Amino acid sequence: MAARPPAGQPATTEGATGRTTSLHVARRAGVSQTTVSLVLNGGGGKAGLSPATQEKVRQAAAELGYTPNNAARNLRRQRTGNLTFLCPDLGNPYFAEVIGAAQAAAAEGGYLLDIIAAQDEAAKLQAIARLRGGISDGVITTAPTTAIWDALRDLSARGIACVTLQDRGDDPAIPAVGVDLEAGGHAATRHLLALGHRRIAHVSGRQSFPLRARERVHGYRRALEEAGLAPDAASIVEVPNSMAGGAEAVAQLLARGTPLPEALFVFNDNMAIGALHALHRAGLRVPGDIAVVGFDGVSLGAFSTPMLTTVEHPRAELGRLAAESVMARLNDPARPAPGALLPGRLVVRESCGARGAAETGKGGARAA
Amino acid sequence: MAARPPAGQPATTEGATGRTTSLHVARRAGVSQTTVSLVLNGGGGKAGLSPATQEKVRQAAAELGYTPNNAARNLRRQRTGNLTFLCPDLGNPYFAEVIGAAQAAAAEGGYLLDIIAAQDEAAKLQAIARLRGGISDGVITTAPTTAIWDALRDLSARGIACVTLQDRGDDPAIPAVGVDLEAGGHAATRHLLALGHRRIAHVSGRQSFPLRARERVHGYRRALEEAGLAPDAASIVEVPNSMAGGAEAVAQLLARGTPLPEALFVFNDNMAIGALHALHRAGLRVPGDIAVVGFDGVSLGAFSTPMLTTVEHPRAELGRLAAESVMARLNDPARPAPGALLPGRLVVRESCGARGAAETGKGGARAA
DNA sequence: ATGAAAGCGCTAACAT
DNA sequence: ATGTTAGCGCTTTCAT
Repeated sequence: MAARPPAGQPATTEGATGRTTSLHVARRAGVSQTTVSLVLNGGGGKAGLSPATQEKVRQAAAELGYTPNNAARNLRRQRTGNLTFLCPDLGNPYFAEVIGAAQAAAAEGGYLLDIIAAQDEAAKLQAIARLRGGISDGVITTAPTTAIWDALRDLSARGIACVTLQDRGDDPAIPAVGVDLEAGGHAATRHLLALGHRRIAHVSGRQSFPLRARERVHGYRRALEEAGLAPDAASIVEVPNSMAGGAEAVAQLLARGTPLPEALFVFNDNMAIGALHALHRAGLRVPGDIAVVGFDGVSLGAFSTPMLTTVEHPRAELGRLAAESVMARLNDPARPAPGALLPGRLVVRESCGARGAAETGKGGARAA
Repeated sequence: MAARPPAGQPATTEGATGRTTSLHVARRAGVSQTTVSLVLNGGGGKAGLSPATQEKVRQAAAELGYTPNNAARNLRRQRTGNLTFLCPDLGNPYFAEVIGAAQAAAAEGGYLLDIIAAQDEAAKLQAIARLRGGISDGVITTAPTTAIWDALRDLSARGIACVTLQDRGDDPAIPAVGVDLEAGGHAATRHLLALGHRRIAHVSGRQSFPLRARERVHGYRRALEEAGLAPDAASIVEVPNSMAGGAEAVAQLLARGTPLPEALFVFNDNMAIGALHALHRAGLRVPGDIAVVGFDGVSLGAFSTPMLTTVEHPRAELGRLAAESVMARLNDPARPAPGALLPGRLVVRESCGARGAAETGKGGARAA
């Protein structure tokens, strides 16, 4: 798109600000600004500009190293051609894969994707405030608190397309794309139950979802109840959402003085890796002494020792659908944008103690 | 900064485009647009606006849910207040830490940081083309190829401040911030030599640095030579830069039919984790059968089995210095912006076979 | 087949 | 202490 100057050497500019503008190109090509705009935006053919004129313009633009000014273009067009991904945790490779797919889908739809890192609520609100200024046409984000939902609704009302990742709200204008966490938590727990474990603890991410019900936990509880276990069999440890947090959870369980659970269902794979590590340090064997199942299927789990059994999320699908949903809304603001609730997939590896390390479908391995 | 509408409910707007502009605020407050601009940008005090007027303006802005339009503001100001981080690999947590620090430093300097993911050269060039349009005031990026350097020089000549991460070029206007990879590679290799290993292979990232000399390798070679080993003792395996690549390297070494090296110096920790995993799969014990040293110090290495000995990069420092360098240039375009070459730090854990798992200083553990 | 002119929303120099 | 005016660089009717 942007023409390159002859040889890395920037061409001399003329304007008041020192920047080369479309007017300079026009003068050099001996045409009007209109023509330049038409040609450079591909409308030259439609408008019936002669090939000669088009060539002159392109030539001049290339010679001057002209690049259109984004601010001016956006101001005039009242849109940016950008989508923004508000990332809650850059350190978790989970999002890298979601973002990659979102970016690819955006590119296909003619949009460019940029990312803003915003871990805590304040950062997210600040980022949303930036978005209100029109820096982007749409946003993909998580929305864990009511304040963020309020801000998103406002954003949406201003014509900026919003879609949430995982978090579901009540505004039909803001669809959600996510995986069925309840079913996932249920599948993970049921798998452990099927392997004969009874005392199964859940390691949860602290403060991860202040607003929404913790669906993994519901699935976990439901599985326990279905197995005829008393509700108080549920044992939940809350720790920070990180590898260190996972290790901390194990430390807490160890410090309790009560016998260790037979199995752990962990909030996500990152934390599960931390738990695996702490268990190893403590001289416990996984899955021999204690079984572990993670959640989300980040590639890291395939490289741990032992390899991690997990409920894999369709991360690329998530990213693609999110981007497509945003673009659908942008293309037709009237029609309600589509959301999606995708199934997770139980991936049986080593850490759960099932013999066959084959990967089974979502139904859960009937291993034991 | 951005005022919130009364109760999540967007206030009725008036303008032709449906957006609330500063003119609406002005009318509502019974003042001029100038006054609104002054007040909302904090210049109200300096310009000597009466507190009453200021209050009126703020009131009106809040009531209308006014947010300044970014495109218009940027166009007028000829700057954006943004910095951009061009991230070559979102999946590697290495960059998450660098970005976090860069973002914090940017915020301190009054800038906001956004991120563009650009893995391959084409994506990077496209991103730089976007930057030429003035979407950001400065950029932090890697610059592994000549085409990218050309594009960066052009960008820099247009007044957009550039700083590279790790890659050093010859343009004084584009400083580099990085760690001393040669010294790091030397320290890692010397550590392995000091532990008594002689046949030490290097697992390198394929195509990682088409342009620049691979400094890790130089350090590696230098250490071998200093130990009196013949230059051809150097054995280098090139694989993709990923965990899977690290595993692949081990597979290649195994397939050679020759005896396995006594030790591996791996390009980065991510790849080293993959190598660790493959070695474990192959029934080899680390460090018993083979020692492994990684590079970069990503937190993951502290949670692997065995824990990874590595050369830790000061990632937060890197990010902070990069952002500060860009801002320094922006604040004073005349003065040459500062670069930095920071030392890595050998962190001795388990995978190398040194007994004491204590972390030693950069000089390298005199362990064996 | 091409050009002239207006205006997107904002800020800042210059009045008053 | 506040208002008037011009213009950032672009796109897009509308006119020729």
